[in-house]
Amino acid sequence: MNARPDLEQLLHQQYPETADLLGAASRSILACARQSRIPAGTRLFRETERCRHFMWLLEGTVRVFKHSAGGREITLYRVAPGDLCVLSLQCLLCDEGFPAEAVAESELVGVTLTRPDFDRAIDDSPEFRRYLLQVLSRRMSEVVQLVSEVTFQRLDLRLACLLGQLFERAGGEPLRTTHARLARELGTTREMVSRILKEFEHQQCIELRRGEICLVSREGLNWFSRS
Amino acid sequence: MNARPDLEQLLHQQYPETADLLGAASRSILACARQSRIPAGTRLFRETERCRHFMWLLEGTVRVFKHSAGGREITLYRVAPGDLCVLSLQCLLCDEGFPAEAVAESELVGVTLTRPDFDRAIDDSPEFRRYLLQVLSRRMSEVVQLVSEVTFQRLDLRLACLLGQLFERAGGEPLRTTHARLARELGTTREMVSRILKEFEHQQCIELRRGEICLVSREGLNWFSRS
DNA sequence: CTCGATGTGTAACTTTCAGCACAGAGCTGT
DNA sequence: ACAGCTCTGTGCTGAAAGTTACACATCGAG
Repeated sequence: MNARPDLEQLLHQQYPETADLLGAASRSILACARQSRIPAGTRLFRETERCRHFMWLLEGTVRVFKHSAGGREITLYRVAPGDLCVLSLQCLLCDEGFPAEAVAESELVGVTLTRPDFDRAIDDSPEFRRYLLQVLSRRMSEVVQLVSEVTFQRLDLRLACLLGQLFERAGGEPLRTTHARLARELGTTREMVSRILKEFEHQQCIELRRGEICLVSREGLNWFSRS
Repeated sequence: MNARPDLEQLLHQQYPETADLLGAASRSILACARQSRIPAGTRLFRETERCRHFMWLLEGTVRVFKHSAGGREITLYRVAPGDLCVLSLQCLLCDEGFPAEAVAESELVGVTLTRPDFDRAIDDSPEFRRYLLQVLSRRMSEVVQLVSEVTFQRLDLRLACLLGQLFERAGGEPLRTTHARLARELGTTREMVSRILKEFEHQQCIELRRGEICLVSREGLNWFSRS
């Protein structure tokens, strides 16, 4: 399958910043890449098979999380379009299984490089390796921040922050999600989320419907996030 | 100050694996490096000044941690001799202040590169950049693991694990540390640590003196770590 | 020896979070 | 309309963790 022209077009149209950053390098990277399409809901890191390849995401998002013995889950971060899979890196470089799970939240379109091609890309392109290091160390900051929040912040505060971000992304539109899903973001239980959301509703910050959360007062939410 | 011969000797004598990994590259890296010596107790990341340099540690350890509004602290990881400062990377690459604090636990001997020299090292040495990526992504695994532990594991369990590691490193010799220090590792309070240690003592796992913890039964500790 | 600094023990209490259990609401397919 | 599903609300219980407030022990310096 020769998908290169497609890919380069996609890259420049959708992620001009990334394309600029990589410059001419993107061409040589894409030259030996294979486009791959993965259906929504696929578990990417249960089978180690895919670790033989390096993947660069163009469409869709991947949720990376840990889960506990008790069946709870906490989301570590998301891989967004234009990002690369820090996971793959881990596996490629250290030959250890990645210590987490990853699921495609929507249909994925990505570009995969074989190990040799990946090595070549690093060696050939200063931009590419700079990009790699940057993404990796930025991700590190995020996860470090997460450690701090989980350790020191109360749950209601963390939930308020999460809602804040989600409403931000949704432009204030109602969120279509469930309490259970939010719980899996934060590493807690559905009951806790229900209770805290109810509390927020009483404070006139949000309004709850089945499968939906509506923003009523951004200030109210911020108040929780600050304190 | 021309400290290069010193440095290369030090590298080969003390960290032969690292020296091998880097191969000839180490020579060119060290060629433009400046040796620096930092007294124990120095706060490395409060002042942003040092972020202009990239540092590679040869002697001593650095504790990297977050602290909370309430005055508690949690250790994120340690930078050991032979390791590089993932922090410096962060600052160099993203031009953001590193979201944590770092303190020299003992006197440090390290090698610092200026930003241009660092860039050159990356561009010139395939081994060096491979090493960078590896260290960075390994650190990522560690921190991810930490998130999971903080979120899902009980405190007594985490403390048992910590003691296990420390005794491992000390070869079973008594640990010279305080409850407060242990608390700052785990992100909790001195009182909690005292209570749990006392519990362990009652279970005949350890014996407590002032400023000292003696191992009595490794199996006992492991039992806590497992359950 | 005395004093102050540091480290430890611990009791009482509160807050936060989790787990269980179950009721009921709303949606969907037949 | 009915059954079955997912989602939500909530009360109760208890465990885990943090807070407060002291008492006391140990050590080193003067």
